[in-house]
Amino acid sequence: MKIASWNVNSVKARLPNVLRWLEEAQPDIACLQELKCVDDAFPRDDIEALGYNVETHGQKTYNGVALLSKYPLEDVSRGLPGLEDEQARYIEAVVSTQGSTNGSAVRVASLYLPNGNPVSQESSDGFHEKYTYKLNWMAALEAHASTLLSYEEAFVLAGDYNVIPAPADCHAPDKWEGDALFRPETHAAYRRLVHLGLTEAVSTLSVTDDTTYTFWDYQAGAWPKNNGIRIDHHLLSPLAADKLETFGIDKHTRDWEKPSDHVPVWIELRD
DNA sequence: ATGACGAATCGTATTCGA
Repeated sequence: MKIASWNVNSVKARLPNVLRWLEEAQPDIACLQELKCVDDAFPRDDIEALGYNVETHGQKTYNGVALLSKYPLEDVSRGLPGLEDEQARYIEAVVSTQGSTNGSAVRVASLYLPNGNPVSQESSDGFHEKYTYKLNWMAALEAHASTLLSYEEAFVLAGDYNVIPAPADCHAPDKWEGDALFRPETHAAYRRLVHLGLTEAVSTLSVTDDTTYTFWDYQAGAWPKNNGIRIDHHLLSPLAADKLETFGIDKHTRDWEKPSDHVPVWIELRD
């Protein structure tokens, strides 16, 4: 079971790349983020033609997340429970792989955690509302993950977390000091989430360093200089983590024509 | 020469991303 996550930065602008990648990578499940289009504008037919079931939670101009699956998507829910959210950043479903001997199920979420910048606002002691929104979103994700853990199921929370977990996960840590992706409150919230008992796939299977980045800014030659960051993650419940086999980062897509600034990351779970 | 950023939008400038 191959589960991939990719922030495509506009599914319409990226459609040729998305189709090309789906055909070559053949993920069983693909979690997409930053669709930047409403549900009706999602290129559903092109993707269904490749054998995928499609569920979207779209939004005009910003955000938008989707789940693509070669298996049926059941119990689909949109938005994070317990959070009043105007922004389309979360979709979850249960994927059942019936057939063969023991049909199993895995719950999968595609999430697009808020960026959170700017952190501070002028003429005030408190945080800017964008950073408060990020912290609130992370708290709601933690609460929901806690609920899901109580079900004792296999689940995978995949997406663009907009969190650089550690200094090794960025090219120049000093430059990220104070940034919403890297500041102590962000790290603390991310650790609270992981410490519920989740397993972050890539850092569990490998050392993370300058070969495991998942995002390179379009600006200032970030890609040729490998000035990247690792912000796209798979967090696994214990039952999913027991089946974790491998991961991959499809960096070659960053060299394609009209690339996204993120590349697909994927994990493989044993059947 | 240290590298014209890219996408969407009522748009020929602005906002946003990370």
